[in-house]
Amino acid sequence: MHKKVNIKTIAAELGVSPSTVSKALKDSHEIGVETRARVQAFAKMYNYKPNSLALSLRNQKTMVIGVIIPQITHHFFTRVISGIEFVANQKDYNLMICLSKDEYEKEIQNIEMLTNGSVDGLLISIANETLEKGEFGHFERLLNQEFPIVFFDRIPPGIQADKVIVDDEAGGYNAGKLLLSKGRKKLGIISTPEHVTVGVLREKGFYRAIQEAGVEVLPQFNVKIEEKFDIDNQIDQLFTQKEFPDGIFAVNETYAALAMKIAQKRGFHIPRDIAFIGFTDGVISRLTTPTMTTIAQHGHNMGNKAAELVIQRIYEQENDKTPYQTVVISTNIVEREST
Amino acid sequence: MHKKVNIKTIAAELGVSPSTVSKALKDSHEIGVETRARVQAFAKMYNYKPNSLALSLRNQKTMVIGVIIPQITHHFFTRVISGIEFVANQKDYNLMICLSKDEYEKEIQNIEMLTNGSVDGLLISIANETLEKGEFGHFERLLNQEFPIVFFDRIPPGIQADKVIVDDEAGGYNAGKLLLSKGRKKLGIISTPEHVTVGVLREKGFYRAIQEAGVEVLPQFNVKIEEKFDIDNQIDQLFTQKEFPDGIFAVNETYAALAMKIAQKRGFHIPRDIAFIGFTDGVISRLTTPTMTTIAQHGHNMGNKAAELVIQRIYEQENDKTPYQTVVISTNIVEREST
DNA sequence: TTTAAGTACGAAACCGTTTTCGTGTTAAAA
DNA sequence: TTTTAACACGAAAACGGTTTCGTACTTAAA
Repeated sequence: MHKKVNIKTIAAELGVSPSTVSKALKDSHEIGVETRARVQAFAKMYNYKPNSLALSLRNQKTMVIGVIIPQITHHFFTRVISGIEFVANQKDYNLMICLSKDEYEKEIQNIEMLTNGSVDGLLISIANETLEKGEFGHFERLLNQEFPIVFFDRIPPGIQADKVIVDDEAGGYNAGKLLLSKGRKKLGIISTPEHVTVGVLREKGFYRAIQEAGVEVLPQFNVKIEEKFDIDNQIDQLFTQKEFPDGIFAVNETYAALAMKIAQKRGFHIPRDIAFIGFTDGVISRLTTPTMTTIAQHGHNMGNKAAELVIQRIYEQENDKTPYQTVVISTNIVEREST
Repeated sequence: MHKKVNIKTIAAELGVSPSTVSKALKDSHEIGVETRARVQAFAKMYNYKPNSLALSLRNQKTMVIGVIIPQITHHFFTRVISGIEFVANQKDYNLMICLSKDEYEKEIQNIEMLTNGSVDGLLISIANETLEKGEFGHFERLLNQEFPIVFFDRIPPGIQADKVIVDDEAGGYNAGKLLLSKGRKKLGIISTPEHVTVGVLREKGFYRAIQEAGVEVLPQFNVKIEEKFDIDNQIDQLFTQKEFPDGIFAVNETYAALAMKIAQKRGFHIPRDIAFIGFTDGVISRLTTPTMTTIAQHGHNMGNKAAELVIQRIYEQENDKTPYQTVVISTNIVEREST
């Protein structure tokens, strides 16, 4: 690769010192107008751009925000990222995106890599494996150092920090209320294992709505999907017993879409026999048949907020720190044909 | 933020020189065993990690690969990224992902930012606006500098460079053949405007299959979607005329899913009245009703190949350069219910 | 006793910038 | 004619590491 021009080569070429070049490029009037013009013309001609590593090292800031997400193929996270990017971009920050693949070890590696000077702040959505283990020492170390860090969506329970979350409990509650308002009485839920905090919260809200209405969910109408086993089979159990639900809430879009297909295959009509409601703001819900009612999550907003928070932390002075904040992104119901 | 320990602070604390610390940390036997042990213990205790900016500046390599994609919310690109990440990770590279938002200006900004020392190589899928304009000077400058750069999916036409592409033409051809093999004679296509190279190629392959069979596509059965107008209306035109097609190929998954819904709303049965085939490897096709036959693109493979190519270029010596390569990722048909 | 070879460490340069602090020259003021 | 100020520029340190080259000291061989 051909070497790029740098300040030294320009200086040598023009017979001046590096300091002069540096100043001339910033149009400092410490330097004579003629020299300034020569340097600037030369720089433009050779398309000089300052080396950002050197700048970062010198200025002790990189203008980069690190983002660690579990999976990039999850549509929700890409929405969040585009929200982060939107705000970061406005404030001249760039993004360094890393994937933990839901693994504890990779998450630690990513954090170590990013916090060795590469980024000014960090945005994290925690890996499932970390959540399962319940080990958050790697986060606590950073928080003690007062490294700017904001958690979003999947947050560490019981740890003081800046957080941006979806109001999952309220979303689940509203989903339950909606089904009830449609006259559904035999409700079912497709959920996730314990350690997935967002799933648990959505389920909790759903049960709150139901208990308020004095209705009960039969144990066999509560399916907790284990992704390592066949998902279709697990869902199918909802429709193969003597009784079947007439309204189903799934804690994410994919489970809801799958459940709709399986129900239809079993001969049920949607929404006449069974109503369905999903959770997320993905691309799937408006393309299913019938189209799916969902609790919209507004991932883009979440990204905006998270980026704003972390940038605020980065600019904060050592002396006046504001206390940790938790921003809640509210959901709303998008009603379509499935209810 | 509390300052992190660095080599200097360790040196001062232990009463040795920075060089000694540096060597001790690498277990150089230039340093006495006792000193080595003291330094290493101290470093471990204070969780010392070398500053990566300093390392990059010194070593003239960052171990980072830049990736520029038009949109992160496109599922295909996330598959490619996860493929890139897989290979990069194995070879100790990290990713810096930037979004051009399909804008020419942002693409240029991203490139300038990334090539000022931040990354060792670049992976690019070109913005639509750039493709429309046909201005590739910013790429050519980099190529002339022999900066390691690999284009994927959306490539600059007529420019010598390393490229990884999907065999779009063959995919379109196979889609056409499949519809014909199902006895369909009145074929339609939902495509994209001229400048979207991948759409054009898929269309070209489709027409080749059709011409080989001696069939013709009526002009009104060729819809080129303009995203700035209402997409549903544009698609609907296929089903509101005297004649209607009995087999439709859409150059992406979303258009195909939309078209299926619209056709069903118009009372057509799929696949009896009309067969549908889409293009991509997204999450939608197995969740539509009926499930959708598609040409699978294998974005993950594309990411693998692109990463391998660029890393190969990075390691390449100044003297023995290999000629530019174009890797073609072949597609395959995934047949589902819509045909 | 002198010389040679290890051993254990430090000084300094370098990567590409910025910035502070001189310093030599010229022109204006005293 | 001397002092002062303005002007135009350069030297050097700093950011946080690595690495080459010395060098002082010890020990073994001549």
